[in-house]
Amino acid sequence: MRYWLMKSEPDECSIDDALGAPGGVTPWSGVRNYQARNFMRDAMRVGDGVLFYHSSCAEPGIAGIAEIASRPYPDASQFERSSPYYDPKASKHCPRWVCVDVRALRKTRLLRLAELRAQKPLARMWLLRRGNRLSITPVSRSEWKHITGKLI
DNA sequence: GCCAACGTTGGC
DNA sequence: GCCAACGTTGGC
Repeated sequence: MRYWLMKSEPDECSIDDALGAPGGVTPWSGVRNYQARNFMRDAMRVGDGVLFYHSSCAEPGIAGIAEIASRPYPDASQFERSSPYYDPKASKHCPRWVCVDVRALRKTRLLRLAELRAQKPLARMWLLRRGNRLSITPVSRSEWKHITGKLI
């Protein structure tokens, strides 16, 4: 069992949107970064825990809890010419990008970025590292326990 | 809207 | 393989 933090722009898909989807399941499509892709492709397992993070918005922070709900599979948007996520170098024979299904479990109080930064036990959290831009980052077991046990 | 930081592209 | 130019992310 591993743990992840996954960023979503609430204008695109908020925790409320994710909870309102059928079964609470949202395909996590549109990831176009190799490191983030590799986490989905190589390291995620069904049932892994997810911190659902709101980014690029007025109040960035952790907004809910989710879980990985599928194995990785090709991200359909890479083949769609009309999609902003279209990739002309991808082919169905040789897909470049994958996604996983994420099942939203519950909304939490908003755990703001500034509050996360103020936590000593989270000092080494990948999300908080200088210059981090990855939309999917690993969360350690102790970070997960601290966040879900004490902060939410 | 600004801008620091990082990733990607492509000429050489 | 280097690296300058460019594009993107995302907090502020």
